[in-house]
Amino acid sequence: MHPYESIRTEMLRRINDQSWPAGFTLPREEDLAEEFGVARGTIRRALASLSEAGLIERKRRAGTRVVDRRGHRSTLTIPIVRHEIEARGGHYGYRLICVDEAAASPLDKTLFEGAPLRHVRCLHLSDDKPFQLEDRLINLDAVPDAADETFDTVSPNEWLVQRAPYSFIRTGLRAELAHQIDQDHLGLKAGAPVFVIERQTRFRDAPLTSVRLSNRADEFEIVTESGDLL
Amino acid sequence: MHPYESIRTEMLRRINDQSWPAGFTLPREEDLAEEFGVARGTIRRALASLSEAGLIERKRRAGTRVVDRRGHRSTLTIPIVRHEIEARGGHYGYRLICVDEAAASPLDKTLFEGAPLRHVRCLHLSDDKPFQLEDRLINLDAVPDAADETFDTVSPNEWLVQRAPYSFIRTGLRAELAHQIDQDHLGLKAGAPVFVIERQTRFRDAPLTSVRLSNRADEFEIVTESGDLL
DNA sequence: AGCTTCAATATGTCTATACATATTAAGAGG
DNA sequence: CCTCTTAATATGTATAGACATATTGAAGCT
Repeated sequence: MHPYESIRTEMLRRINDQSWPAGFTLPREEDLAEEFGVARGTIRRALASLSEAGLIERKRRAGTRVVDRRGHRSTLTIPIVRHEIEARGGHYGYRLICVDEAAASPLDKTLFEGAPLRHVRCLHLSDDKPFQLEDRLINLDAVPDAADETFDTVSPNEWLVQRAPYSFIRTGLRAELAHQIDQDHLGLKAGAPVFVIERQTRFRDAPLTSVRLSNRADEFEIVTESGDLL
Repeated sequence: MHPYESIRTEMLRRINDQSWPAGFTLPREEDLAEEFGVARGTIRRALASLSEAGLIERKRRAGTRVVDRRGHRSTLTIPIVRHEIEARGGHYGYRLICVDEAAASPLDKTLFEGAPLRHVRCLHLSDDKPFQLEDRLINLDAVPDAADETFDTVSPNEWLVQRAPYSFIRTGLRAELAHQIDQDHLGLKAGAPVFVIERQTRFRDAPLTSVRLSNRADEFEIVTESGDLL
């Protein structure tokens, strides 16, 4: 165990047993360095780790404070569907439903600031059974290549991840009752639940794409495990 | 802009335009340091940042490789319900439904390795309307204090976050049709969807608690925004 | 009071050097 | 051909000193 790790463990102990309660401002790095008998860099390494984990907040001049914990944090990865399906040992299938020049809703118009859009709807299958329905708008100003792509063999999901770097994502997760379109393409009865992922990505303030991914609730779950410090 | 930031930006550029394609092994830190005309520490700072973001993977002796991106990563925080409700400007209410000595299902028995359990079921309300149903098992071996707590004013959610540090969490997110119990307490009709969060926490390999949080789908959404680097 | 100015301060960054350690690849021995 | 040992190597950690910079809180001015 490295010095910075045992120091971090000791700090964790102090936070957990309230020696350093929520809101408490800890000593300066130099003082901590003296207390633990190490260089400032080592203290910083320990603090950086706690800061990463969201347990403390650091601000210049103001110092380092213990965060008032408001919940559980975890890093979740929303995979490309194909990898998701193949990871489960399923056979991946893709079917394009339609591509058109997007009759954008007023909401989408605002989001994309009136830019020309491409609308793609397609289906991802696992062992030839419908798994996820993808309904996507792409900003042609930001991704002009998308105008020439047919998307009849490659899903826009994969096509975009390969091609268009993003700098900002907003993801929303919801439970919904299957829309008519979900029922049609996912093979669901009226009243079946779907797990919906909605995502918008931007690149330097230019909206790139907006997508609604609906999944059969009976076959879909997002799982995230986080083995924290300690 | 600090040196390590512009170096990181340049590295990002190389990754995005495939100068450093997925799977590519980048030069050693020392060589990069020479190329960019900085100390190794500065290069490490830039690489650490990219590693955090999940864009590269580093292994001793093996070197640093560009990750084959398999999806979008984001950090999501599942808040304590009360804070969630109050943040939306709602009035938080709490109602205990029952506490008992847990007739654990076989599944739970396995999970908790036969430890003595406490079962708590309660309801979180927003403006006096049911918002989230909490159904929880607590390991009394790991959290003995829970045996004496009545939970009639404090929710186990909050009680535990204050008291019991954890070292490992597993979270699952699903869409489901409301169970009978969800219907009863959340005031839903048969066939309504619910958003279910399931979570298990451990502390040093001792299972602490397992909880099922079911939310009215029409009022619940998990949102995460991540303004990446660049 | 309200506003601006300014210095004090704690964190942030950078450098340079040394040593530690996981992991791989090559070589020795069976 | 296979296993074990061993050395090479790239990343990881620690140190010490210097400078940068956001913020705060106090002093001075209108």
